[in-house]
Amino acid sequence: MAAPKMIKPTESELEILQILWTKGLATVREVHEELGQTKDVGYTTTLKLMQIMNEKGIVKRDDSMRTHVYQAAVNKEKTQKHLLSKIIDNLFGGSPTQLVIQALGDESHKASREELDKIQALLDSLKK
Amino acid sequence: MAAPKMIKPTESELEILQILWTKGLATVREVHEELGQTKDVGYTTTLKLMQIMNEKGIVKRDDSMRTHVYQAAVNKEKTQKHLLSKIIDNLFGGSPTQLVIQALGDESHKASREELDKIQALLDSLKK
DNA sequence: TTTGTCATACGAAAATAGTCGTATATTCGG
DNA sequence: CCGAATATACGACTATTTTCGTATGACAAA
Repeated sequence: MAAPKMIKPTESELEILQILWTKGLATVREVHEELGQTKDVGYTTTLKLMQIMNEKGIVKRDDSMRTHVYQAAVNKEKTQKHLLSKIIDNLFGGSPTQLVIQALGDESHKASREELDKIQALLDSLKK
Repeated sequence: MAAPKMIKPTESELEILQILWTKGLATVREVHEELGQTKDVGYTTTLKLMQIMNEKGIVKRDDSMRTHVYQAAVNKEKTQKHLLSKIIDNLFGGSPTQLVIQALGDESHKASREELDKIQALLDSLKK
């Protein structure tokens, strides 16, 4: 079947994954500095987290050099889909529609016109 | 401002909230039996959870009778919105559109025609 | 009234997450 | 070569969440 590993990153891990998904490759220091823009933890905390993620297989690293270089080992879309699926069950009683409606109505994350068009396009194709 | 209390139910608490949101009023036993359909924990575990939720103010209870009757003390839509907002930031880099796209594309939670129409209506009103 | 069933209370273990201090190694400027 | 800066390793402490065992009280049937 599909998923031999069920990936379930914690919140902190997700923050780090975000950064790695964007950057592709990054050192602990780079990740830590990026994180520093929104939260405030010690360097070794970030390091430890990334080490654990490495053990879990969530990230890979190249440790052939003194400064290790990390990258995500899990697919972004797959991870999003998987977690979203859980949330749909957990928070919206299995109805993705309810989720979509809430998401679109979110005042603090307004969608732009272009984004709305993108959704419209997807909607059209689903309605076909 | 808006939120004097920041509500952040845990996963287990969310499962219980789901049930209470649906049933309105329920005893521990009722909740526990409903839960039993998908997971398998002891009765006192459910009881304890609900007691803690009561302390946190997530649920209210009527303990005037021997068998206490519980109900949700947090609003369903508000809670959904709040958690969803976190997820949009945490998992989708702040883009609700990405979330919506993933949600609509979810193979294991297909939206019906009617639901699609509902979304369409919302989309139209946003585009106005 | 005795006994079995069912309720809540409560304490505390077990599992998970997040945090950091300290030790040690490498590198580089001078 | 020496010391400051910077890296990783690792153990351990804290906090939170989940789990349950045990105690105890109420109630109803026999």
